[in-house]
Amino acid sequence: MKKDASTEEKIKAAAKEVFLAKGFAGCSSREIAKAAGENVALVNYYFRSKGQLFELIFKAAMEDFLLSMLQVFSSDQSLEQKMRIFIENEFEFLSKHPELPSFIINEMNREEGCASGEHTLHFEKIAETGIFNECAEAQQKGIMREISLISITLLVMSNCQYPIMAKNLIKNMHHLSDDEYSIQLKNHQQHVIEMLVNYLFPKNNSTK
Amino acid sequence: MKKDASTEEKIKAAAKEVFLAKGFAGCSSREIAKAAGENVALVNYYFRSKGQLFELIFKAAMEDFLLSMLQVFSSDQSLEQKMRIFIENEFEFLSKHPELPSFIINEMNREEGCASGEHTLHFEKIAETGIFNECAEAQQKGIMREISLISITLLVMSNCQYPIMAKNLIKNMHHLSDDEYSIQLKNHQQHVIEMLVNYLFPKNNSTK
DNA sequence: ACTTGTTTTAAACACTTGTTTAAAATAGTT
DNA sequence: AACTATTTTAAACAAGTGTTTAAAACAAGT
Repeated sequence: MKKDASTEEKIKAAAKEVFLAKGFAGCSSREIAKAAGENVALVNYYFRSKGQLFELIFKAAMEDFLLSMLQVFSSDQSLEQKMRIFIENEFEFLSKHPELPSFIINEMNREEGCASGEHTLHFEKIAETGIFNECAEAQQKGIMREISLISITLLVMSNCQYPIMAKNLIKNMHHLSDDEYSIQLKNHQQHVIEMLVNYLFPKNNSTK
Repeated sequence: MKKDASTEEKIKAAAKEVFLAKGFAGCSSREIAKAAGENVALVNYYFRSKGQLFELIFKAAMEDFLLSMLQVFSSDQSLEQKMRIFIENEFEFLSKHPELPSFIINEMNREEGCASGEHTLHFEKIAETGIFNECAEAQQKGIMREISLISITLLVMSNCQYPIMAKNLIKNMHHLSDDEYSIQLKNHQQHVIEMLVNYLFPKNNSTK
């Protein structure tokens, strides 16, 4: 038998949890090992170093992060409908993985960190779905507002991710409990959908 | 003479820079001391501990963060005009202090961290400007859409802060240079203003 | 049973961490 | 001048860091 795999996987799972919660600098190898219920040396036995283990986790997280969008784009609904469903999916997905956006954005901003640029590969997959061409077409037909792809990306990501990331800040500012914030979030989702759809697909022809 | 103040201030300035860039866990006392050009022991001599120094920096950052909004609200323009100017100010302010939103959101999410709740004091100051009452009035008059204060906060903060925080992520995704992103950001700002104003102050009376 | 290769362990490595200490340098006062 | 209080320094502290080592435990094949 080559490998047990069970303990390797246990460490990987523990690392994912700890890294996502505390970031690379915010935790130690021993903390990860303890969370996995294994010896410290095993971390390096299976992954050579804390850094390489982190790289692994980060890549997987980035994949989750980007691929959560993929199915929607490949469906054959109207662009507007895709947008609505996409936002709904993002809110649902991010509610289940609240640390994900902060984690990725933070570690992308680390000096020594992951600004390398191998992550673009996953992003190309989104381009492959043809969603961007679809937008260009819709813009030519006047269905969609004239707006750069970057701005579309920013609008969608801002309004989906920020409310998850800033939960504790907003809770604190508005004196809300966890439950109250969840309710407000569900409510906010509808505003985001309506606002973005209204803006990107103006019904009256004052698109200019 | 009681204190030199010069070195105390030097350390505080260095700590602000380093903490904002790397976070509490991402740097050491010695790194801060080196950045200030002073001895390590002086950090604790003046601020007792790394933690207390951080608390000091965090509070100051939170103040900057929240008080950047204050002047606009106190002016006597229309609510819609205030919103436009507010967004412009936020983009300008955050462009000069890009690490600020990430810093605050991150440290608010730290387990051991600053979720305590003394920061709300600054937020009350915003309420004191009467901006929230003004919104309530505008909503009764039908000028402003029916929407919770939390959602307004979220909409504005999402669209102003996220594009700054996610700079490296978006740059990477769309293969942009620093300069290209700055241009896109300036462009995006106009979309944010138009979208938010359109949504919050609908011109046709289909406000519901 | 012995031999092989893999997995797990406890201990050690050198180095960094936050913090303290005790002596030196620098003022300020009389 | 000498005395005092403040500031700065280099050195040390114990605890924690990532990583390595060498021996033990385990499994499988012959």
